[in-house]
Amino acid sequence: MSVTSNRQATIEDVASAAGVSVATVSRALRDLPNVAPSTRDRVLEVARNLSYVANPTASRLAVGRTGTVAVLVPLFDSWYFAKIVAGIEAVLKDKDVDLLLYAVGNEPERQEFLAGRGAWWQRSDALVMVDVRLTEEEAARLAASGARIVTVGSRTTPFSSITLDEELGARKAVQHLLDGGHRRIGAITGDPHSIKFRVPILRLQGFRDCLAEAGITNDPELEQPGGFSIKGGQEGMAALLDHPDPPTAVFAMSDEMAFGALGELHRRGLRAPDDVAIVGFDNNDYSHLLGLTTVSQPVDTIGATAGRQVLRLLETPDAPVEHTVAATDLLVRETA
Amino acid sequence: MSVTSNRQATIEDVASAAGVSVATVSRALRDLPNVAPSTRDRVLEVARNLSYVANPTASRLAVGRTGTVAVLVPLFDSWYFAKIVAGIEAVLKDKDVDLLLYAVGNEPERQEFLAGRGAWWQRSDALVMVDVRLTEEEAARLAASGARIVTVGSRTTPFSSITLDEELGARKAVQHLLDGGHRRIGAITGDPHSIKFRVPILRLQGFRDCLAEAGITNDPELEQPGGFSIKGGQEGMAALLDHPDPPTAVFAMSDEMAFGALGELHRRGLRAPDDVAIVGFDNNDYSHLLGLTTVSQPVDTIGATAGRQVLRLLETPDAPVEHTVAATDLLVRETA
DNA sequence: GTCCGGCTTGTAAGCGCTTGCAGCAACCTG
DNA sequence: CAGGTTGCTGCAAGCGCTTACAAGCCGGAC
Repeated sequence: MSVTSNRQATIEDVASAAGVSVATVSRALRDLPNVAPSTRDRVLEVARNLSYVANPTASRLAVGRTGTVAVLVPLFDSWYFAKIVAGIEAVLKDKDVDLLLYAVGNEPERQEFLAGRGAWWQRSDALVMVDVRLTEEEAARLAASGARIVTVGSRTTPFSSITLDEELGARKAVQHLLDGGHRRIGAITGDPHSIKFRVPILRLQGFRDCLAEAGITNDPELEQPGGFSIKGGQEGMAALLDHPDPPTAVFAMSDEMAFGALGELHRRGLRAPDDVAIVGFDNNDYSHLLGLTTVSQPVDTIGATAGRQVLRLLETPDAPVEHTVAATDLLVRETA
Repeated sequence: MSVTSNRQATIEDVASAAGVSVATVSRALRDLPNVAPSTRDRVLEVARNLSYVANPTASRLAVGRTGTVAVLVPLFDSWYFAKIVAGIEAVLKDKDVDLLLYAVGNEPERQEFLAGRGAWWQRSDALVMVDVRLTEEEAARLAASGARIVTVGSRTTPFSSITLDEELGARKAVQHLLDGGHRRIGAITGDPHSIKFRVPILRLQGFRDCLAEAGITNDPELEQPGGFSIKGGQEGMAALLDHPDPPTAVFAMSDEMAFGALGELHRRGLRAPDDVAIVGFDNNDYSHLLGLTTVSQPVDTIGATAGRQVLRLLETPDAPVEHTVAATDLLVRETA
């Protein structure tokens, strides 16, 4: 009793203190069968006194699993990704699964990640990819390597996915504008060439198809990139307004871009919906405040679903692939 | 060559393929001295061919360190926390340190975390606590246990910290309003009783002191809680406007609350700054767009600094405690 | 009394890596 | 040429846990 060791107690400390073998301690603490109740109680008691917690690294090595889920996002200081990650985290926390966060902001980083730098598959039992685009070949290689993956935001063939019905969502926005009598409708898009997101393409698809079905011929000049940022939205709107024959309505493919567009309107002394009607996409925290008409997506649900999917994958590695498609909802407010 | 094993190569595979011992492989791959150049090259070559990556779990167990930093936030689907985490992540990524994310949204969760559920100290080499309040006793116990901790947002005695000069920031806001001739100034605060954040108290302090120094007696009715949310800000503003002698200017202690306040103003057909001047705090992504006069804080820098601090802690565990105080900046725009 | 089956417990072999120590050439000194 | 370096390499003992297997104990069936 003269020396009080400050180091973390090991299973051996518990074993000797309880007068049993480490095997028994291990079994008792994990509630395995074949431990006499009296023994179990004693072990638990001792463990508590020593404030013993099994070393995760050691047990991971022994069991060959990491109890960790990796989450890959392009970035996450943005509304959408933060929400998704939060949703996943909430689900994993309950199950005592760690959440390892990776951000791959640009193409080189994405490549590196996929090439194996960081060795995420050694650090986690499964991966959730949020809006990270994969080529067919990349997906195939990952699948072949036996990686357990859930994708969010894009449906990549061999993996379970949670996606949004982007196309229908976009159609809802455009249809609303058409219903309002608009015939000349612009779009503020993401960068369609970016490999980063798959989303903009689908929304653009919906936009184009809906217009086409309404018998409106596509004017490429009315599709302006906005980079999914406020600033980009502003620039996109400026470009549209500078068009010799400007649109009377604009579909911004994210709320942030819509806000930028609204700002540009404001700067020019114009107003929505009187001068130009605007519809956004997302329904983020600010949309309500700013009276933005927008297509809402259930981002909390999506994150939670992703979390549940990945847990399922941990429990049943060869569970059948499952695709969830979340629905959008048009919220008509003031700007259109 | 008949059986192609798909399992991850081990160090032993590399060793036998290269005709050396595992010890040599280990040394070669980690660039340790005492390996003949020719041997090293051969090992590296073989490792590459086998796409061998050392199993992190195993090496962690062997070296007794986890190569992981845990980050604790109250929540992170909010602008501030997302930015901070992103800043930390960016720094850690370069050093190949994993980032383990924990969110403790409420007091029970916070307690549990501190009590050791999750055993973060076994899973990480250091912890960054972002805006998580500690009692003296909790801090002391953590320090005594030898935990390596960096705190962001609040300065907790025995740990390195990165804080903002909250008080001065608040003063800047209030002073600006005073300079504008306002004498009756309201505040929309966080919940001062919340143990979650320490920040609101400091900002409130600055607010009160600045008023007092201007010879204005404090009217508790003019301090309304806003919960750091848009909605809360709206409610807070409503309460202020309903006051029989309403303020002519309001200091909202976060931009989000300021936006809520602005919304409420708008709803009542009032305008800032004509009817009520408003100053926010944060300078988040929307402030510019909405023309909000606000006190900006260098949130990117803060995150990055936290990341660097925690790396320093990993390298030099007994490095002297270091306190960084970031400066705020008043941005005068349209609302005040 | 013997034998068997069911519980409970312990023994010990891993899990895949790191690292102190010893061994062994080759290379210098003097 | 003996003795001492120096530089590389391998051996083997961990790191702290899990788990297959064996062993021991007991009561009940025969």
